[in-house]
Amino acid sequence: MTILHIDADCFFVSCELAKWPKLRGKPVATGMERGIVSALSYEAKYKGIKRGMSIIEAKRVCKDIIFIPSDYETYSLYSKRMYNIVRRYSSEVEEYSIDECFVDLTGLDKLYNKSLSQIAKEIKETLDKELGFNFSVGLAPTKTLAKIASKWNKPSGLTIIEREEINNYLKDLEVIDVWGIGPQTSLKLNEIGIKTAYEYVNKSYDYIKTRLHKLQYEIWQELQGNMVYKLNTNLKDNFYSISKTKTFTPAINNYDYVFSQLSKNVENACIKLRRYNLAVKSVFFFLKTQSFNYHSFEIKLLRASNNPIEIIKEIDKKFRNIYSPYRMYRASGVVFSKLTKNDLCQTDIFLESLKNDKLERIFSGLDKVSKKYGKHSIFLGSSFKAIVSSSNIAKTHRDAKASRECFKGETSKKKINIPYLGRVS
DNA sequence: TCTGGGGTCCTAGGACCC
DNA sequence: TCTGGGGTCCTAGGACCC
Repeated sequence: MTILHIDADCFFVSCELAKWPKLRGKPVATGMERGIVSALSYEAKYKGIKRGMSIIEAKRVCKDIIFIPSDYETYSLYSKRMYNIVRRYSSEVEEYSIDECFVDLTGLDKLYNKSLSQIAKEIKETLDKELGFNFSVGLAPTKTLAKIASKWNKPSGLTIIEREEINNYLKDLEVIDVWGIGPQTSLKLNEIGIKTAYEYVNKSYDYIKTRLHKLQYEIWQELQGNMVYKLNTNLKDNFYSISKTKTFTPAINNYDYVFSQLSKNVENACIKLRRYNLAVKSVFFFLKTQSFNYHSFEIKLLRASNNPIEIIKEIDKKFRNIYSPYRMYRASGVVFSKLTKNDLCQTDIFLESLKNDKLERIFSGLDKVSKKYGKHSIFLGSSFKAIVSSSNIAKTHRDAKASRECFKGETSKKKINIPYLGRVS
């Protein structure tokens, strides 16, 4: 048992409660901007609120529920604090998500002259104390078992699965509760008579090998305490894909509006590309209808790009292929894939590359403005309708103010939103 | 799970090659 | 034009995660 899994309890809401202590002890949910419950406090959970519920539904179940909009800037700052604390103990940390990580504790018992369970306890207590909310942690021989351990006794649990005790934890655990087994695989396993993780882990090697796929074989090994999944301690600096989606409520069929939403998605995705110094070759865009059907188109760019003007121009040519004025749309989105490092992009003809150079300088300037004055201080004319309609400017201004108060001196970004409208294209 | 947003990885099948 | 056998690369779609 050397892998520690750390998981914040209802992370988004915990951050909000740490920010607004007066809300402690009350039923609170985040996700107001989307109209659905995204994260919820235990008080809300006990009153019957569930993730994914609409605001209306949630209010019916619990009329004093407090809804707050998500504030990702604050959450990521708390996340950074969390990782700083964990790294005081070990450098072998995998940043699995904004609020979850794996830590390899191998050898730390000798270094600190304490048992591993003692160290796990100490890390948990430091996190709880310094961040002002609770974490659940699990210590086990593999990542998959450590996930089971941290989930075992939520909230604020500390569970240690010793090698000899593995079976006790798997005995009554349904396969769907195992990390990596979802609804489809669970169904398939149930059909062949495997309901619990215990039944799964006790199947023979031959049985698993002949009937199941690679992933399921790996999980089978992990559940037995044989490590297959190593920690990935590299910091994320690359992507296979970048996507931006936006749902609009209510559904709408206005051509300009829908197109400008898409344009805004492209702008956002390009900002992210430039931040990681990437460029895209394959642009997939889609519209989702009111009845949850997708209409999409894929564009292969001749040259990798991270310039929204170029990309939107291409989308504009094909937009009519998927748009119909007789359909109501609830969402638009883009998915960028086939990403390459920007400096490796081939520059073709001389004039063309000169023009690109100029555009590149413009966008790097825009990125600096956004960094200083907030996202979408300046945006493309084609995104106009989407930006003004989202009333984003007022909202981000308010959020920025709140998080500045909360993180005095800690934020590197000075975020003053100037609702300046510039037409770049 | 009556439906939000952002990702990764695996598999099967087709195209193409010798 | 059909037939073997074997390899690689690419793509679409499925499944899963937070």
